[in-house]
Amino acid sequence: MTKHHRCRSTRQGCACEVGRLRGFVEPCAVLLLADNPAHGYDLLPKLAQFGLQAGSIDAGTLYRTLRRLEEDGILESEWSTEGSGPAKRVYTVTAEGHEFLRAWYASVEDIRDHLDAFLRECRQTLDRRERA
Amino acid sequence: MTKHHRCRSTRQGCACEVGRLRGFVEPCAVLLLADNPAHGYDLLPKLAQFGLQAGSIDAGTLYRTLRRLEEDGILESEWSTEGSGPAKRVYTVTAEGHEFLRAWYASVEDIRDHLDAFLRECRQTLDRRERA
DNA sequence: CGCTACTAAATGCTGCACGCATATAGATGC
DNA sequence: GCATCTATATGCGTGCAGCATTTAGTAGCG
Repeated sequence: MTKHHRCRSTRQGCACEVGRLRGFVEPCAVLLLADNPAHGYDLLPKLAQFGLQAGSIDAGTLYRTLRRLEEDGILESEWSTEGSGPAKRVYTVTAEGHEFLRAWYASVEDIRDHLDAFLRECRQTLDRRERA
Repeated sequence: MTKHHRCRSTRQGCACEVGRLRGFVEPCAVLLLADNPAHGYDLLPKLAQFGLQAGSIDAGTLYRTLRRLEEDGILESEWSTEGSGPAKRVYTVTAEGHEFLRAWYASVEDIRDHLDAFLRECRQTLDRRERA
């Protein structure tokens, strides 16, 4: 995308754009799983639609996130040997997980509104400067 | 606001909502300073309009952020003894700082669009479940 | 004057999410 | 037999941010 703001992390590349939203992978994963159960590796490319494109989201991080969500009762998993390839850990969303998703919906709305506030204000300031 | 998603930090309270957006304090501070120069303590309450209400944003964090921005050439500061109270470090935005703001504007737009994508998808999923 | 409270800035410690690299192992194909 | 892809997992390091505490100037009050 656009060459962005400064990223002081040298080796760490840059978790820019949506990657900046801490913990956003969680509700995105839960949302995708709510539509149909899947395993981590399968989820990976699907996260792109929420801005977590490959490179931005790391496989290791996703796996860890999923295990954590399970630990907290938001997801449940079962090993599946169906299909080709090695065994897959297939996740489904619990009742608590749906509550979790509902809560996040409200939060994301809230965040979006504040971002809009920033954009409005920022546009004014930049325009004012451009005319000067 | 709404009782939110799980916050596993025990002592650390919860940097929820906009506080989740890593580094968002930076462009907000720069934006406010672009309109008129100010010092940290002064900025603190003004950040609320972008969702960084007191409690969400910490004074220590803000001071450190401002120093960092100066170190990177985005802000400049001068000590001011005008007015009452102890000396204030008054910040102004550099030319580079305005570029910084412009870049962030694009990023925030991008993020907002992805959040909207999430909200659309999430609304569908939650509605579908409610009807069932 | 001594006490308290407010303004203002700074810093040490800690927790946490995340990115990078690497390990492991089954499956597939040449 | 060997490389490659699928799939999951884990150790290490980093940066941001919250909490607590320190320092110090100013101001009000009995």
